[in-house]
Amino acid sequence: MKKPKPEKLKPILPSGRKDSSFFEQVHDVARQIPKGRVTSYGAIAAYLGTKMSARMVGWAMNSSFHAKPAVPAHRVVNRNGMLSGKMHFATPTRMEELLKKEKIKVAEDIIVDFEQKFWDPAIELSID
DNA sequence: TTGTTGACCTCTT
DNA sequence: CAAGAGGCCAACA
Repeated sequence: MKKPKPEKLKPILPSGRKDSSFFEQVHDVARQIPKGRVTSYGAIAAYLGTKMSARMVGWAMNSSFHAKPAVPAHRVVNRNGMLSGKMHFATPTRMEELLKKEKIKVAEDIIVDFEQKFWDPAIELSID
């Protein structure tokens, strides 16, 4: 039997922005990440309904630096909790420093207790 | 304008 | 269990 396909999650964004591009939503979700919390590209992608487009989430982050208000890209890491995009920050240690300021422990460029600090938009934002 | 790359994730062999 | 390929959308050359 084929594996059950996950239903497409509908983006529960506030103001119904018609021209909400993929990355626009990513920016919004990323900005909604509470302090001291972290999320993964896949979580955001899944929240938007397309978990396969996780790559775009990271790409959107690239634009996040230019986006305003600034998007806390440092709170977004890969599925392994590793600071994959730290190298893209102003400095490769900037992301880690920012996370440490958020009381988030980071070791070996990996977030400690990632699951504990994990913030799932598909759930948190679904609570309304 | 077309082709390739990119801060990833999931499935298949 | 491990490794490889596929797939999404957008920007850059």
